Amino acid sequence: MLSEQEIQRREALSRLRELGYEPYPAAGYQVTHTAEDILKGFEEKPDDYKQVSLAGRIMSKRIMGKAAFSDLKDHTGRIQLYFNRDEICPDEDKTAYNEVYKKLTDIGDFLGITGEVFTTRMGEISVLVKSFVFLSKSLRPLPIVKTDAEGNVYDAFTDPEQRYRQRYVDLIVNSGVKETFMKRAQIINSMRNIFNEQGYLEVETPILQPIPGGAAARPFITHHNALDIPLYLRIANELYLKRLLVGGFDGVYEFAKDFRNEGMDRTHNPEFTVMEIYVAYKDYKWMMTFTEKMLERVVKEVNGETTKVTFGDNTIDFKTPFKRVPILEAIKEHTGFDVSNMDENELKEVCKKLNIDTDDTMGKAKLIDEIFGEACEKHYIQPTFITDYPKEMSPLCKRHRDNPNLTERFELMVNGKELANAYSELNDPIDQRERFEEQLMLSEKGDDEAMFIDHDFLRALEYGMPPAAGLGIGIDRLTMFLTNNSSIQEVLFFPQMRPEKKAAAPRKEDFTNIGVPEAWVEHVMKHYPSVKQLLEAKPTQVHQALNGYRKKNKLAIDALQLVDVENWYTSQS
RNA sequence: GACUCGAUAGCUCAGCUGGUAGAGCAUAACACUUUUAAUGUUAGGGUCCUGGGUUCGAGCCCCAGUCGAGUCACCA
Repeated sequence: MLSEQEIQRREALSRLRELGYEPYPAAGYQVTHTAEDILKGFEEKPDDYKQVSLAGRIMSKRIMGKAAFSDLKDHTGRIQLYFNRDEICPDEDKTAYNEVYKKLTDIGDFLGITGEVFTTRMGEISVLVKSFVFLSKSLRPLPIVKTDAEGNVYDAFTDPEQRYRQRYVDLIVNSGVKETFMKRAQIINSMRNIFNEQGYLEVETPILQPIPGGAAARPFITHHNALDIPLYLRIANELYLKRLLVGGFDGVYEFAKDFRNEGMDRTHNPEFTVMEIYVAYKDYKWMMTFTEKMLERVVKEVNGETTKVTFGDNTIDFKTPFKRVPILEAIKEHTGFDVSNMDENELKEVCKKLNIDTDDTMGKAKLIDEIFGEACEKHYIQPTFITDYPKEMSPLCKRHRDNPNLTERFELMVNGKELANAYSELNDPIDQRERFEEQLMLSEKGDDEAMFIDHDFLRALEYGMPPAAGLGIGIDRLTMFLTNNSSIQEVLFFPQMRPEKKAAAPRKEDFTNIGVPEAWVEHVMKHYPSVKQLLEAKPTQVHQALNGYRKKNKLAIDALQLVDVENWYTSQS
């Protein structure tokens, strides 16, 4: 069912065609200026704006007899349009103003206008419209969000469900949404520039993988018909990028969509973007310096020459150098326990004392990770590198040069959350094979996130991979920090949502389409709410039921013939 | 997965102990030649998320479900 306003807009549409205005013209429209051009340049050089042409969406109408104002929104912003009857219609025929603009133009329509820039008595730079054409008629009313002089917003379109499901509407009516996504693009551009300046190569690796490797996570599974094999959507691209180091590249990086079949909440979306970079002949210490310098520069470029970022109640300063804290020291500091030489049972004892739930599938690594996650993580608000994780937690990472039980790994914590993860990459093929086998044991123990063994990756390592440092940064999370958004859905254009339920409301047309007479439709619908249900009953039954109903209620409409009813059925097939 | 809250006009929201649904904006009509949340007068617009139940009577109470939000759990 169309709403009243939708019907009105469709009527306006056909009236426009009657009057010779094409609401969806095929030809392009020559745009000479944008709202931003005019607002920025007019005061300085008013003579350059005698003749302007711009295009955009009508966002408001304020009509006062022979004069009217509208706001036009283009991709750069909003500008006021002044429509004057006698400017648009110099001749006797006032249709273009009285009917086309005043009655047939709706909020949301795309117009192309030409005119002259001037300043109104109220002091607002505006365009005096000389002529206008329709570029696209809008058939659905937009939510109307108004802002007054003090910046107070009225009737904001705020329902998160609608905003995410209909992001296009969100982008039209809510200022600030666009800026978030422009910043997101800037973040990525800025990082890409930094990598390219170093001569690192941007590459693409498979999203469909026969073995989902490089991380501990549950994958999505799909099926390739021609090969008749299962394929997995990648959970990380690490193992492919390292193969490229084997192949002889010195530095490779990829902005990659990864997919993890896990829970969704305001910091997790099933698909998300990660930047991974691998640089040969470097170690994790080098990578720490590289990472902090990179982030400092990205923050400055995105937020304008400051290293400080406001996030919720916190101010986070990305000024280098960041603090560096080994994980075991972090645990000691925040819990008082020295877990460095503990075995599994001792660790479980510690967990118990700290009120951390454990289960049998947890190995040493997972237990330490739990302790850190529960007791320590939240304390690291300012960017801090947590370093030297236990070996079992990091199956792709080199052993620590000073302590064989640790690895050369760091995570960057910001605002109590992991933002980046990096290693001195393990390139000893025999060690790597053993680590995979340990993962396999975990898997057999019931840890459904333990890694699979990738034999081709091992084969690649056996040819020799240069020592290298690798880094992964969650782009969505970084964007959240730099745009002060606490939910990942705000930094993804189209966050994953449960499918919308189709409105099951029956439509009159469904019934008239199969031949039910207009006068009968409402009564038929009372008996059979949907065409499907109607057709599931026998024609004779339907015929009798309906005519019985007619008689009982003394309806002043013609009785149905059995033939008519039978025709409804045949019209379907 | 658990708990809490929510779903009413195109949008934002109200709705008295249960008695045939209201406002603002938007829409339509009229007035108005520089407004800016334009204004004034008038009008139209609703499967009150779905399905059951209680009741003479349900937007409201009860049960079940759907979708969403928040908190927690899970999630390097």
